[in-house]
Amino acid sequence: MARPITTKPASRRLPRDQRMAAILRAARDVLRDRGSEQFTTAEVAERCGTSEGTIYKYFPTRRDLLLQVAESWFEEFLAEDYPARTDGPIAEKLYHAIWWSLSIVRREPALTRLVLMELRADPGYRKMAVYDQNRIIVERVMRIVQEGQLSGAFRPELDIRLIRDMIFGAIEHQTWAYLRGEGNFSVDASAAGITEVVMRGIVTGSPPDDPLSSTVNRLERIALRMEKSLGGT
Amino acid sequence: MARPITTKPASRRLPRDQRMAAILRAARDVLRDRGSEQFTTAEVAERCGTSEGTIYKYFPTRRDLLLQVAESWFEEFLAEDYPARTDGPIAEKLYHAIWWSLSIVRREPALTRLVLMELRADPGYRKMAVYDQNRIIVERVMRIVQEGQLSGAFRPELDIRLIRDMIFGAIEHQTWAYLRGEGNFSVDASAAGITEVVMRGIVTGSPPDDPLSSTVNRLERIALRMEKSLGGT
Amino acid sequence: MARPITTKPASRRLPRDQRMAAILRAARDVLRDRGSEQFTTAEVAERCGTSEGTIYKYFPTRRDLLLQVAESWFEEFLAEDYPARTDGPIAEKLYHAIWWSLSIVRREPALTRLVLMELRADPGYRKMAVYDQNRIIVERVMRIVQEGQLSGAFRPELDIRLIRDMIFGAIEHQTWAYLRGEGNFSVDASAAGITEVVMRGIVTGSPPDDPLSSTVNRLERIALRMEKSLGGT
Amino acid sequence: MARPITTKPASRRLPRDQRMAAILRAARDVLRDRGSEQFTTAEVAERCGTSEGTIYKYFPTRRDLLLQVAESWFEEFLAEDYPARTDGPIAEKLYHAIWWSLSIVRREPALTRLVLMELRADPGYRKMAVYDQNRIIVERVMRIVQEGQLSGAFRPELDIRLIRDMIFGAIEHQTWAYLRGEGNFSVDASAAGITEVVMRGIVTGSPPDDPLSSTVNRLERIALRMEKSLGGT
DNA sequence: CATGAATGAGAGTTCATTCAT
DNA sequence: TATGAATGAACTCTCATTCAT
Repeated sequence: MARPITTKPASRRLPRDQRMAAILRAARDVLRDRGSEQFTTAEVAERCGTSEGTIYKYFPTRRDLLLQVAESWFEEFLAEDYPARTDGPIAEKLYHAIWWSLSIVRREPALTRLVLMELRADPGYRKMAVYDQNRIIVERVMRIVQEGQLSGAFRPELDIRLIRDMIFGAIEHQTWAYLRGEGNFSVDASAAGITEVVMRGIVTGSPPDDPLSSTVNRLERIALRMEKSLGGT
Repeated sequence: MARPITTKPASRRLPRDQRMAAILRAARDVLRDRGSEQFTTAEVAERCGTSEGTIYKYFPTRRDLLLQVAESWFEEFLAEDYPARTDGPIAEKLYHAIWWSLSIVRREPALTRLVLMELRADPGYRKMAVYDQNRIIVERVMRIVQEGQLSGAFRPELDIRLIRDMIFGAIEHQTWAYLRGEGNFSVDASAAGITEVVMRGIVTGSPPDDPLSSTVNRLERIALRMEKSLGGT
Repeated sequence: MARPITTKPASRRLPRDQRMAAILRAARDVLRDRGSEQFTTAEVAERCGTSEGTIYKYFPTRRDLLLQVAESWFEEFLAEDYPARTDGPIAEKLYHAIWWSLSIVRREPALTRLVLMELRADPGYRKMAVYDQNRIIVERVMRIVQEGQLSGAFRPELDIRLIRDMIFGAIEHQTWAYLRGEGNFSVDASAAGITEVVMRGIVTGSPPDDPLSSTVNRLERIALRMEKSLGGT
Repeated sequence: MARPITTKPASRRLPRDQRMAAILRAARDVLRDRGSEQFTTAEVAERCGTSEGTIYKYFPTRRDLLLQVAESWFEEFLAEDYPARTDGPIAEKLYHAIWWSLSIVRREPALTRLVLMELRADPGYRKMAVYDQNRIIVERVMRIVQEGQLSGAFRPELDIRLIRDMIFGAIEHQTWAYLRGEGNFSVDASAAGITEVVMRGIVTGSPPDDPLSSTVNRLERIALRMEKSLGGT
């Protein structure tokens, strides 16, 4: 008995924060492996070497635990510094923002599935923290669209929510097979495709550049500056 | 005495087809009212005046029943004669096809929810009959896109699956709130918006019909904006 | 293998009524032995050789089961033909009705405890079937009091509810020790005592039936007491 | 920085007595608000700013805590100086003693409920301190009855325990609705009613005074004295 | 003395599925 | 063919009590 073997090394009697973190970690794993329907408190308890009772000390409800898993997961993504393109042509900025959204789906399909397929269907979705977190991601794309509308690069008469739905609808559809575990997708290619179509549409003759309308462009930029200096919202 | 009172008149000893139909009908109602998570065989049995045992005679599993409900439901939609626009400008044909897809969502949110949020996430989704049925609906839209590409109206270099994802992604996103029971949407407006963006994109200067009038259009929009910014919100 | 031994003789696959009856019987036993707080569905299931699931087929809730036990138990008492005295002196009729109430307590202390100590404290007590059943018992006594008031034998100015509370309060108090399992009581003696006090009160000189014979009566009682005190306990 | 913020000011390291008192106070509040069934050690701990562990340092068991709450509560009532009527007509003294008992119920329904409906049913009731305390209250009424019997004002042949049960049974019955939270009652009216009925009974013609039977009364008192000197129980 | 993290047994309840009748 | 009584495993959640710190 030179040295007792510590079977459960860091387990018993953890401080509050660490225990919560351990539970959340285990719960995340269970969610990833089983999906929310098969997610049981019993398995979470087993995986993190605690009892179910302990879980209920920290999370009042199975549902609460599930939501907090999603939240904390999201949090991590939002904490990453998002390397937004701040200069360069707007096309590239848009591409980059879409690319980033796609990359989240790629990196965390289980989280994406949970949010998109289970939480979003919930009548209380809009009151969840996850809803707000998701909005942040969406905003990163939409800010660029808005900027484009202001600068005259994008058609200002289009409802911005429609544009949002086209972009994120496309992102989801492009990734369903992957989320289902049946296929793969290229973040680069998808981002490029979506950017292209949402910008130029599918009609023939959409000018990729349109350098000839420079005069108008100039006029437009002047107008934009005027608007800004006049103090629009 | 003289004549026994028949408590359950039309139920006992139905031929196989009728019995199955009755069960499916009841199951559909339950699904509509409760959603797939709260869908219980007990309630189905009760609603169609049979026993749970009988249900299991025809459907080996709760899950099978659920799938067949979706199938038979879809079937009905596909049996409707779909009033496809076969002539007229392609823009109108596309609009019409998108409009029809949106109208299905509108008419049967419960079915839509089931398929989009629960079955689609299933690893076996592509083997389900529902998958094929859904494809038919999608095809109706895509046929027009294909036609457009062949005729030269639409850019032939674009991947048709990308276009599909943009259209149906947008359809879903535009209807989420409605599916969640939180809001409404206009079939007409959504169809128009989606058609417009998918065709012309969001970039300024996309030539509507007559590409030469674009300069004038843009000037007009600029004027509009200036007026707005001068006139305060 | 001449004859297979039937281990569980009358248990499996009982018709609805019999099964319910069996559960109620077992539940009654559990209640009698354990009291309502320790009453568990598990023990009921075990005692009647079924599963808990089966119990929940017939009784939606533990609480419902408990209430139905009380109800069915009471029912049995009310179904007994109650041998009401319809003639004779009112004193005797009253005595007899009180006697009958006491005899119920005596015969079913567990039921009495349940109703008096647990259900009666419940905010919903007045909506329970048990409340109505209990009223029937009370009514049997009160009808006689009312009759006495009408005939002029009892003081008409007294609130009948007050009289009710004195009689049934006394019944309960006289039986608490017995209900707690600590003692016994004489149905006859209690009934006689309660009747006497409620009729004549405790003030000296209350005229029995024939006011002239009171002196003799009292002397008689005095003699009785003297005899007792002289002749040991 | 300069001065640490004391989150829980007066809690840590209390002397034994103060700590116990604090726990009892909190426990009483919990009992009042929740009733004994919903009474949890966790809530008690939270309300007095300690931990459950500390509670178990002082009270070996949840049950013990509950009993001590009842005891200490009762103690307070008994410590109040009870303004007994020592002179005046016996009717008034009796009325006053009953009135006081009713006033306790009125002031502390939660305590009353606990004692009457939960502790009294317990097989160990007679060994509880609460039992003795309750007896003190009862004694205050019964002393007057006894006095009345000795003085010849009350019929001496009646079992005093029967009288006790009639009085306190009536008190409880008159207050059940109030204890259940469903109604109210008038202390004055109840006391008057109970006093009246217990004294004169319900039979017509009970003489409020009856001074004429004095000879018999004298005989009775003689007998009573004889009994006592002979050594009855 | 005080804590509060941890427990674990057990509660009520649900429901897809089976199978004797 | 049809029944519906029966199951039992699994679920979420509760809480008095313990004990290392």
